[in-house]
Amino acid sequence: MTISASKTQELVIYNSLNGQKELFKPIHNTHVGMYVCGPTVYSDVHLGNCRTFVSFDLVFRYLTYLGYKVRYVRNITDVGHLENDADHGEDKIAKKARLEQLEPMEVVQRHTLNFHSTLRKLNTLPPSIEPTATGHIIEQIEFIKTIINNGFAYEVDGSVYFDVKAFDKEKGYGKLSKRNLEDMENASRALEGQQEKRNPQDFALWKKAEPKHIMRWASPWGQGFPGWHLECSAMSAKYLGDTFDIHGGGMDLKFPHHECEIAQAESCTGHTPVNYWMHANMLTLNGKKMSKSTGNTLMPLDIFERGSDLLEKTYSPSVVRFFMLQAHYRSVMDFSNDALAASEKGYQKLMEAISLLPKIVSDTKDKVKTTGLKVSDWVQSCYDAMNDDFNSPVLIARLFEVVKYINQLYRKEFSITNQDLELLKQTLSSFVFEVLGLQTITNISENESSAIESSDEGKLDIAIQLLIDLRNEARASKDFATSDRIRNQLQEKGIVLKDSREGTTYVLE
RNA sequence: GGUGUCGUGGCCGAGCGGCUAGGCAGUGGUCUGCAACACCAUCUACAGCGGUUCGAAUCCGCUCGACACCUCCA
Repeated sequence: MTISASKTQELVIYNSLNGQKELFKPIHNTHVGMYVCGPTVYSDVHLGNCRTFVSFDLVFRYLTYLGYKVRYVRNITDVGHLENDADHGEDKIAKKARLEQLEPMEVVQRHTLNFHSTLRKLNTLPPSIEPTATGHIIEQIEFIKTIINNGFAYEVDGSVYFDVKAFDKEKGYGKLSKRNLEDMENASRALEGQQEKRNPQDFALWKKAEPKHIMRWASPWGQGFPGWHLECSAMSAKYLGDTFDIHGGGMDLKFPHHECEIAQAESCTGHTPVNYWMHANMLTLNGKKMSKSTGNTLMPLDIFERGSDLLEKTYSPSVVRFFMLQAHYRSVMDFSNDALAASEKGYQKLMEAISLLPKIVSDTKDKVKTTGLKVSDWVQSCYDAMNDDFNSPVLIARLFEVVKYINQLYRKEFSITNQDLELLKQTLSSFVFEVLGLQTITNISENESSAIESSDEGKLDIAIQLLIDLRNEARASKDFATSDRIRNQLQEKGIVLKDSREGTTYVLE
């Protein structure tokens, strides 16, 4: 197998570890291992969470498109995520279960289903493996044993903590977040219940379960449950190896979560676990990060179906996806009704042009007039955009250049050779549908529950066509009162007529 | 307080030393019986003040402002 098509330029990825763009060279020529931190399923995902997963879906899609065989691992955190790092911090799942009087696994199941359903609406591809923390307790225990044996962890009263100071002395702690331990020691806040730890920076690998705690497993240190940072280390190593290519996650996980992952893995294997660290930036609302804990959130269903005070109307998931891809994944992106409305218009414009493509006829080479767009250069420019650290906004700008060109071809201002036309069609379709993961408007309406049952659609179509014919007869005899009455009444019912040179068509709204 | 990122036209958002993306809105036009849709054309920028340079939105310094992380977060 060969990796195709990055054409004259090679893929460059911004590596958070050193803050630089680096040429992407996977460990194995044709295979890529990618791990992305998934959600903690104690609540439904909000739109900010979704942005991260859409960002890495783009990465997954483009790598796959280039011909890499990608093993994409994205976990489900269903245990171990503490409310805070204090010794008596409560597990998020367990807390939610207690508050709602549910079995913890009911909480997990409910929000996992919601997560999957939301991401499917946003047309993200499922990961290759989606492991759960509770399914990998044994691996995590083994991981802890190794860390203890290597001298980087200690047990206190049934809990095991990572010895950050010991690790820092040998390996250096803070490589990713560019912090040094001394600064952190000086700045660290006094949290309650830290007595067990040797140092405030130490973090839990294993927590002793209090008698009332429901989620518990047997371990060499007694009944307990694993710490949050550990699952990602254990599961990424299991499925991708001690060192793998790409580790992704939200920017807010950089510290402490990813820093701790590095420390755990290095203290276990002695070498760096990840070659390329990628961090997706936050989605903001009213200029502030969307966050469950502050209540500054918007839920996907509010946008797709329910509506919200923040929005003038609802928007389809495909528009939301397009909106997200119009910003670079490393930039903060602000959410607003105006921005989303603008994206919807642009998205429709793009799809309209794509729908014109089958109607364009090519010409033989000697008849072709000079064109404003050289197709092969345009194709290259699409690759260039994506090769530059997955720059989807630039790719989208390129797509709009070709939208203009398609319209010109449609009006026969220019002509195109068959070869170029095929190249254009194939490239456009690949980048729009395979790489960006957008869906046509038809696809969407098929997915959405429509007010009109599909079996009735044929009948409806005939009825509307009849009205269109009547209206056009009225127009021909200059009976505009009748023609306008038909148009207006149909519009009230959500059927919008469009007059064009080729005749009248309609759109359901 | 510490660390880091960033301030681009009415809005959203690329660019990160010269060729000044793109979308939306606005304006002007084409089409139309009129509209709508669509299409074409087009006007508004680089927070402020210095500096480096032949040349800076892009590099450096300062000022102001915003955000993120340092506690759970995608």
